[in-house]
Amino acid sequence: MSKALSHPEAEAIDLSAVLDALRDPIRRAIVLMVAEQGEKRCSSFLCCTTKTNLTYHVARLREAGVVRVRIEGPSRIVSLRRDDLEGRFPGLLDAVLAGARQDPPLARLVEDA
Amino acid sequence: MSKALSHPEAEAIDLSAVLDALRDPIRRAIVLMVAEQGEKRCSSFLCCTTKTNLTYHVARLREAGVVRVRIEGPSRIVSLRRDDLEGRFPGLLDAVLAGARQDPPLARLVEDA
DNA sequence: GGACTAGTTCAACATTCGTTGGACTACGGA
DNA sequence: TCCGTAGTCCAACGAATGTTGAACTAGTCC
Repeated sequence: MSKALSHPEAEAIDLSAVLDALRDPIRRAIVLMVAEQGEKRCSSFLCCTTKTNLTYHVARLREAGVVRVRIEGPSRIVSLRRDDLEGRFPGLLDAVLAGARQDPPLARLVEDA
Repeated sequence: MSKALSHPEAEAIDLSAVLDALRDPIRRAIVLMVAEQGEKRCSSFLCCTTKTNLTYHVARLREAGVVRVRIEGPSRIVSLRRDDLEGRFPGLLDAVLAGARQDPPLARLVEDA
């Protein structure tokens, strides 16, 4: 186990930060993929953007408390903090995910992955 | 000045734009006030920030499709597009409003107004 | 008309955001 | 140990964001 990545506590998840994280289509695509297909490696999202940029977006989702990232060998495994979000902002995640599914280009991105 | 301010059609309301609009605490305070107390004049929100800045934030809410602004004499009346939002992104607005109510400084701002 | 109220517009500015390329570290297998 | 894979870090850059003050317009009331 190398170093642990920092995540906000469930109670410390901030609404501004969550909305900010979910506002970006790339980040919403990542969240939607993880929501539909379960936890995934960072490299699964390379369809959306470049490696460097992915690090940036995943970090934003992690720092906002939307996803959890754990290190497994050479990979980072991204999972959704569904219960933490539901506990703090009931209905919010599902509403955003439903909205994201309505977005054709975004939904196509998720299918292709 | 022309009588009609531009608003997106209900079907054209974009998720990124809505999340973007609701991400800012000042804008969330405005939305919460209108949600709790019904339609209000722009000047009602002067507790939150300056006149100029208010014009900016109200315009962002309007352009995102979150609020409707109509001109009544010398005033602008701001109202929430609750049904349009609910139709497009069910549950989203209520989840955000519930989250906003949990935020003590923001809730206090709304009470004082 | 003149004063008053309500809000807009404009230019300026600092800050943050999203993106990129290149160099870098960490892990696992041959 | 060298190699390929997985991802990070850093510096840079343009674009968007949030804020401000001063000047402006538009409507109301005397």
